[in-house]
Amino acid sequence: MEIPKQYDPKESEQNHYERWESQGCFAPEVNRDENAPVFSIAIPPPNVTGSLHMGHALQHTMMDVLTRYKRMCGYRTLWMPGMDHAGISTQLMVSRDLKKEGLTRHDLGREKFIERVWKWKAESGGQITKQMRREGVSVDWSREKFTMDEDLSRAVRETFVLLYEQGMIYRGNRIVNWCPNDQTVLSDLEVQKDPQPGKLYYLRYPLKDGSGTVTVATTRPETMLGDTAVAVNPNDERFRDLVGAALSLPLTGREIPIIADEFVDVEFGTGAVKITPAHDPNDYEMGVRHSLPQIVVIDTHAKMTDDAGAEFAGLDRYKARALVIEKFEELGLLEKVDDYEFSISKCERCRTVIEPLISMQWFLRMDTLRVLGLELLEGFKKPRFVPEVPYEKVYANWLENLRDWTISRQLWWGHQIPAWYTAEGEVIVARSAEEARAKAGTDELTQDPDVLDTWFSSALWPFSTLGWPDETVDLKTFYPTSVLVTARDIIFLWVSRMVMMGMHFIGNRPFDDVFVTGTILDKHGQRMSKTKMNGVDPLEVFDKFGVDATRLTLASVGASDTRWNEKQVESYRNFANKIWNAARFCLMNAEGATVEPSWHAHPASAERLNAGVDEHGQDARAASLHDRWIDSRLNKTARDVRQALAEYQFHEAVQTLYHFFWDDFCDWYIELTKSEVTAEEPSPERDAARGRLLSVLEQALRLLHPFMPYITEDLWQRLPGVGSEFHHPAYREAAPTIMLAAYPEGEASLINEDIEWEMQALIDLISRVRNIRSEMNIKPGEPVRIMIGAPDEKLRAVFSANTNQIQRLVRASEVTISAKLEAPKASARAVLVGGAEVAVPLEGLIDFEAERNRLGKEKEKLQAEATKLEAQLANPQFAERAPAEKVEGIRARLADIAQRTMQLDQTIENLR
RNA sequence: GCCCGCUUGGCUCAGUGGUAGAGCACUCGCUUCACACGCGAGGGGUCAUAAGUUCGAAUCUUAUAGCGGGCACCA
Repeated sequence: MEIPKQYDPKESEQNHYERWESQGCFAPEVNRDENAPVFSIAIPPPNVTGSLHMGHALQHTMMDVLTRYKRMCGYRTLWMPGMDHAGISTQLMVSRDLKKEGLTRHDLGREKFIERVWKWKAESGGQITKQMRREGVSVDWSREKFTMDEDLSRAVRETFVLLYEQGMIYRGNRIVNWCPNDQTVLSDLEVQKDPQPGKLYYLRYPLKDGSGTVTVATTRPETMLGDTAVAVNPNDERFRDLVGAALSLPLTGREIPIIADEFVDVEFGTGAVKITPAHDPNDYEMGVRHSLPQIVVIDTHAKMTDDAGAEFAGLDRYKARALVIEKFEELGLLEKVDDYEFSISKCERCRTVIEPLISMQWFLRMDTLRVLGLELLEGFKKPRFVPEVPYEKVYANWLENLRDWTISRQLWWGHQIPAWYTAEGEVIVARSAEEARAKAGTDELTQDPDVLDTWFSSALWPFSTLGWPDETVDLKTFYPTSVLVTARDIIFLWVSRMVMMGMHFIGNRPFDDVFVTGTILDKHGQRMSKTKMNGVDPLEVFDKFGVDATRLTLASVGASDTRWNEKQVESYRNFANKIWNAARFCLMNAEGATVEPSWHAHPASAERLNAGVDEHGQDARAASLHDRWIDSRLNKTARDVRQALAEYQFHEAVQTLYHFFWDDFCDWYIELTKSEVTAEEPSPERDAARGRLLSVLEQALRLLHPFMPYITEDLWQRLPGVGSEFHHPAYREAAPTIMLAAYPEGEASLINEDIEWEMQALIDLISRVRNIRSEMNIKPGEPVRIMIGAPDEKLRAVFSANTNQIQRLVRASEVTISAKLEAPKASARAVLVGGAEVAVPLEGLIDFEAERNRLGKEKEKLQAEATKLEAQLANPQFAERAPAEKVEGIRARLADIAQRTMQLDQTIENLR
C-alpha cells in the first residue's frame, strides 16, 4: 500500500463529507435505537449575507465536537442548521446593488424589491453554508431552515398574535432610537455608545421678568429650539426661589417654566437642565412626569422642522447647532464653551449618530417575560452558563433591568407585522389577511408596512425550527435542546430572548446549558473586525494548515479570549502529520493482521490483560507490559476526555489526546512493540502484535474523531478489517464510517496503576541511560553495556522481561540485571526508583571529575528538595493539622530522597 | 460612575491550597528501516505588586497598578 510520507489535508477533506451527508449520517434517523438518549443543538443562525469568520469557525468546531462525540456515544443526535434573514444587513446589501444600477428600493416598490432580495438570496446568499461544509460540521442539512421560510414565518405571526391578545404587545408613541441613515427605529441593543471629544455649551436663558438669567449646559444646543422647561433639583438651594418661575426661551419667544425634579444632578453643569421631551430619552421621561408639551424640531432625516422656526427649518442638525451658537453669541447669551468628552449613541451598523425621536412603534412588554427568565434561573439554575462566572450574573442583572423591546422596524425585508388598519384607524391583529378581513368585517384594510426586528424571529429559533406551533415529533423529541454555544455579545440580544419566548410559548427552557466561547483576538490583543481589517480568514487557514489542525487550535481556545497564533495551528498541523505517519507505520506492517472489533469490548479482555505479570513470558499474545500499559493509558485517556467534554473543557480534552497519541502511543508504545511488529518472518506472535497495534490505533482514531473528523476517517477507512460491526449498536445498519463507531468507554477495569508504575520505571531507566549517553557525548551509533541493580524483585522482573526493548531503545549491546549493582569504577551511574541503580561502564571515556560533578548536581537538587520537605515536617503544627496522607506522602518522598542521596554519595566516593 | 475578567518561562496559553506545565522559540547531538511537519538530551519562571487568612498560597481575602470587557439617564 502506497502512503505518502506527508499528510495532505486537502485530499481527505474532499473525500468524505459528501458521503457522510448523502448517506444520512448527520440525520438523527441514522440512529435505530428507539430508546436512545437525545442530544440536540440549534445552531446560532448565521446571517444570510455573512461569510465564515473566526467566530463562526470557533463555535462550529465546539458544536461539532460535541455533536460527533454524542453521536458516537449512541445518542439520537440533531444539530439543526439554518440562516437568519438579517433584516437591515440584507436590505442594505441589495440596496447597494440597486444603487449600481442607479436605482433605489423606492423605484422598484416594495413587492419588486422583496422579489429582488429573494433572487439575491438564491444566487449569492448563503455562501456560508458551503464554507460550513468545508469545516466538516455534522449538521443535518435535510432540516435546514431559514427564518423567512413559510413555516417559520407562520410561527412568527402566531407568536405576534398571541402576544397581542395577551396584552403583551402594544403600539405606542414613544421616544425611540432613530437612525437617520437607515430610516428605521432601533432597539437599545442595536445602539452603541461611543466616547467622543465634544463641547459642552453653557447657554443663558433670561427670566421672563427680566430679573436675570439661568444658565443651562448642553452638548446639543440645537435641541433648545424644542425646549419646554428647565429643570432643577428640588433640594438645590441656588434655585429654590426660581422654581415655578417663567423663562423666555431665546430665538423662539416661547415661555417655558422652571420645574423641580429629583433626577437633576446638583453637581453637574450648572445644576439647571434644559428639557427637550421630543429629543432626549431622559427629558422625555421628565416631560411625561410633568406633563410638558413635546415640540418636535428635528425630523426623521435629522433636519430641523418648521416648528424649529423659519430660520432653522430644513437645516441639518449640525448646521442648526452652529447657527444656534452664533445667535446666542450675538445675543450675549453664550456664557462659555468647555471641552467635554461624552458618549454618543450610534447606529451599530452604519455608525450614524442616533436621533432620539418620538415615534409610533410596536413594543413588546418585558415585565412578565423577564420574570419567566429570572424564575427559571433562580429556581432551577437554568440555563446553566459555562463558565458560570461572569455570565450568569451579567445575564440576571440584565433581565432585572430590562425595558420594553421596540420590535417594529421601518424596513421592507423581514416579517411584515400582522396588523391591519381599517379606514377608521381600528387595529386588527390577525394570522392572515383573510382572518383580518373576517375579524374586521370589511375588505378595506391596510397592513402595517413595518416589519419585525430580526431578533424577534431569532428568539423563536429553538422551537420554530422544530415545527412549532404544530406539535411535531421533532419538537417533542429535540426540545429543549441540550446546549447553546455562542459568543458573549449576543447573550442579551438572543440568548435571553430565546429563554423568555421558550418559557412563554412552550413552557420549558430552550436549552440546558449555555457555553459561552472566548473571543479570538488578533496578535496585538485587539478584537478582529471588518473595519480594522485585522481579521484572519479561517478559509485561508484551512488551505494552509488543514481543517483538522485548525479545529484543534480553535478547540483549544475554550472559554477565554486568545490571541491568534499561527504557530499553534502549525504545531497541530504537525500533530496531524504525526498521526498520519504513525498510521503509515502501522499499515506498512499490517500484513497478516486485522483490527479486532471486539478488542476493547471483549468481555474477557480486561481479565486477560489484568491476569498478572507473566514472568515466564508464556502468553506472548497479550502479557507484555507495554500492551497492558497502552491499554491502561488508552482507557484513562478516554475517561479523561469524556469527563473534559462533559464540562466543556475542550482545551483539556485536546491536551489529553495530544499527549496520549504523541507521547504514549508514538514515543513509547510503537517503539516498544516495533521489534515484534517488524519481524521479517511471519509468525502468530508477530501477527498478534500487529493486530494489537492496529487495534490501539483504531481506538485512538475514534478518540480523535470528534476533533479531527477528516484525517481520522481517512485513516480508519484504510484499516484492514473495519466495518459496520465497529459501529455503536444504534448504527449497525449504516455503511461503515468512523463517525458512527462507538466512542471508547474508558473502562475502569482496564486502568491499572500497578502496570503504569512498572512502565514508568522502564521509561525512567531508558531516559536516564539516554541522558548519560547524551551528557557523556557518546556517539549515537556507539553501543554501550548497561548494568542494572535492583533490590526489588518486581522491578528486576520488569527489566528482565524487557531487555530486548531496553537494548533497542538505548543502543545497548548487553544488559545485565542483578539485585546488587557491581559495576566497574569507570562507569556513569544514575539512581532510579525503588532503590534501583543503573551503570554504564565507560572505560577510557569517562572523566571522573566531570562525572562526580554531574552526580553532585543531581544530589544538590535532591538536597534542596529535602530541605524544604524537612522544614515542613519539622513544623509541629503541620503534623498536627495536615491530612495524614499528606504527611505520609512527604515522609515517603524524604525516605526516597535519603536513599538516592546515600547511593549518590557512595557512587561519588567510588569515583575518587 | 458601577460591575466583571485578565496579569504564570522569550511568545501564545493551560493549571492548581501541599514539590511550577504544554506548544512554539532557544542550546546540544542525530538523515536510527512511520514521521526533519521528525528523533534523543537539555537550559529557562521566587506564577503583576503589597498586606492578610492558613501548618502551608502561585492557588483563598483585601488593596494597588497595568491591560481588556460589560453596564449606566449624567444634560
